[in-house]
Amino acid sequence: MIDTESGILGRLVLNSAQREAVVYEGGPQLVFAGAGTGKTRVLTAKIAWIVDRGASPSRLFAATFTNKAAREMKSRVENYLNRSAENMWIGTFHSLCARLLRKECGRIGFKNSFSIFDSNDQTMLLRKIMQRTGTNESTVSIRTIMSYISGHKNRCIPPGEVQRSRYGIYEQELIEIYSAYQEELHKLQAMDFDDLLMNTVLLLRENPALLEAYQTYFEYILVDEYQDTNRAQLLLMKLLAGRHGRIFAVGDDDQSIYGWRGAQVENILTFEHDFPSVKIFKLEQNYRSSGSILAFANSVIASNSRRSAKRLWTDRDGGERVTVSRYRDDRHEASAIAESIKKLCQGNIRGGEIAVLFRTNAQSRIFEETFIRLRIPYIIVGGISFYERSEVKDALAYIRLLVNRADNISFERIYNTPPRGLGEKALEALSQIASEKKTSLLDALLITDPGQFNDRWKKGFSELRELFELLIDEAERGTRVHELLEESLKISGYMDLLSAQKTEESESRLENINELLNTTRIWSNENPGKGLEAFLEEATLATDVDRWVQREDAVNLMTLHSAKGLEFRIVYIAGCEEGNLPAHQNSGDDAKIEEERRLFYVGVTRAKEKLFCSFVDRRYRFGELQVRSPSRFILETDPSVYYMKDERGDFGLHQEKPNYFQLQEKAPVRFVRSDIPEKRDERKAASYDEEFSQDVVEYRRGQYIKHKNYGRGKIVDISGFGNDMKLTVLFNDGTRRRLMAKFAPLVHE
DNA sequence: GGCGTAAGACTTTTT
DNA sequence: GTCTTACGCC
Repeated sequence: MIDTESGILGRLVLNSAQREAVVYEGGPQLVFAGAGTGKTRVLTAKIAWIVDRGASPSRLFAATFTNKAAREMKSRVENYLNRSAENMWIGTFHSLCARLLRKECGRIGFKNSFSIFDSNDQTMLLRKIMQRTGTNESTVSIRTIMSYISGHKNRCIPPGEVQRSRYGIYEQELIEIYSAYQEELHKLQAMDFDDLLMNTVLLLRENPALLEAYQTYFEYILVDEYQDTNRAQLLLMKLLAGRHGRIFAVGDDDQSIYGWRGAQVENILTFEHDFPSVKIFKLEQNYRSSGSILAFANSVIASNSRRSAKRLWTDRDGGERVTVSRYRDDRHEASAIAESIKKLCQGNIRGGEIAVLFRTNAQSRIFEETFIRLRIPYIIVGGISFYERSEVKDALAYIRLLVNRADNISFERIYNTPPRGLGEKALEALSQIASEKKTSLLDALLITDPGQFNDRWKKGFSELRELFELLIDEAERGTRVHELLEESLKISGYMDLLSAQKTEESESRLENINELLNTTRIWSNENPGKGLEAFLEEATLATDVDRWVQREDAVNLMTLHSAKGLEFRIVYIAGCEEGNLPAHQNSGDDAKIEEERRLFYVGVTRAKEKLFCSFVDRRYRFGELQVRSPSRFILETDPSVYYMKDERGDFGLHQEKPNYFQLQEKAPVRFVRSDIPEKRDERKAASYDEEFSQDVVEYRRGQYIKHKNYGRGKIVDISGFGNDMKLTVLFNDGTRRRLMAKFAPLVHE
């Protein structure tokens, strides 16, 4: 006992529940770790514990959700163990699989220099295939096909194993495209994101000896965010842990928000089915949020039916009650939040401790504009990922081709970028040669004398060829990534092209290119031993959250999805309206509604000290004003755990938008929510009117009223709402009284 | 073949 | 309001 205490445990600060989970050694373990209960701490402590008990750090397989989480875990483990975690298998599922595949993919017919295709490359390839097979995009959209393919890969079903249904020419067509797509990927020596998982499983499944080697090699399997794993990931875990059963999974079913991309909450709820004799642990003590925020969070998630029983608690009581604000429109919402942030920043709060969260990326724009106007520093995390920007992809396509010459998609990206007078016809001519010689486009270019081409293209093709001859030569001599990139951009004339244009757009592109050069320069210095492939892999598998550098003074703007795993002192959740949160696409289906609710819950539980939610009456969408009603997630939440504030102000007085205000006055706001089942709709809509319409229509701060007994007065404060609404009124005789709005005999002045 | 303009789709969320 | 694609002119 004393031994262990003086050992690694003595240095790990853990509560008793956490400690139990860390020291258990009896087989499969599942830890339900609610938001803010020290999940990362337990995971890291477990690793430290395992290593302390004699395991080799490089023989653990620890899968996390984001590279950021992986990095954090690595550095914490390094701290505990006081040794480098460099060769440890800690990373995202995708990067761990890529690493394994780079070693072993020869067995499934890939070179270890294979490219990783992002969704953009995927789209381009699919479009090409559909052109070839003559599939009309109006019958089957690329989106549909992509989700069909992804859906199968997430469940580890290659084209050959798809159950062919007896009916459906339509599905027959999808299977054929899927099949052609896989063939083409193989030809291009490329894998998409989903392939990284599926191919790893197929590889291990088809090579029992290899599987056994890895089962023996990895002494422990650890998984973070288990609730977000899909079938392919589950299969991988079962394969790897199949022999010894040493799996340690951590997750929280209440935070499962990736069902739409194949994650199955069932994986965590039926864990014992996959790993019998599992021991379950629960972490329920929250160290992050105030009591008020937790009360709100618990009330929100209580509406979900499919969840494991648990309840977060904290020994920190009180804190400021959660505020739910109502605004006129999205512009009003943005500027009110901006003002509120300004005020907070005058106190002891820094912008970097604040986050504004929203459901869709499109919502970020208005905040961006407002913050610029009010001179509030901000950072947007997410949106179009840096590595998905077209100029960045263009630049990287040159490097990708150096690593994998078979990557025709990259070739097609840049053969005429910048313009060299080579168009579709020129590409056709080159393709012709490539298929005759059975080579890739780049190789066809390199073995063909430009003189063979039509005069019109001679110059362009020889320029391109010289460029690649030079770059290939450089690459073989071991020139570093940033130098190669810089050279490609200079010699190709891409830089000149951008510098010559003086538009806002070209300048921002140039900025991105320079940022890319900068990033690669730093990367080269930090990773002296690594090659081009390694850089490209990191670049494609990086998320924007990974690139996110929190700044002390900059307010963080991001989607609710991106916010998972993060925490902030102050959190604003904007756009809590039906159709937005929950998203209208998901409002018909109970299971999807529950996922949306969990998404809201994830947002709520990011807050440490203060949480502000808001909804608006009207929002611009597609440049059109749309009427909105508050989210059911707000309405169904226990009214005693938050304040409702109507911030719409002087409506009916200074009419900047007459129609709108007239409408409000004549027909007191009714919230009809057509997208909720009939019964509930009636009940909720009625209670909403009852509870808030007075608040909404009759009283506002600064308003003058007349009391039957006390005479004229001014409302200086309003608290509570509905039947509980209290008014603080300063009467003309100087007295200040708090009145229950419901009973006070008041008349408007 | 390149470039500009107009019409159309589009917004859920991401490794 | 923004991005992508299609078409027509140079």
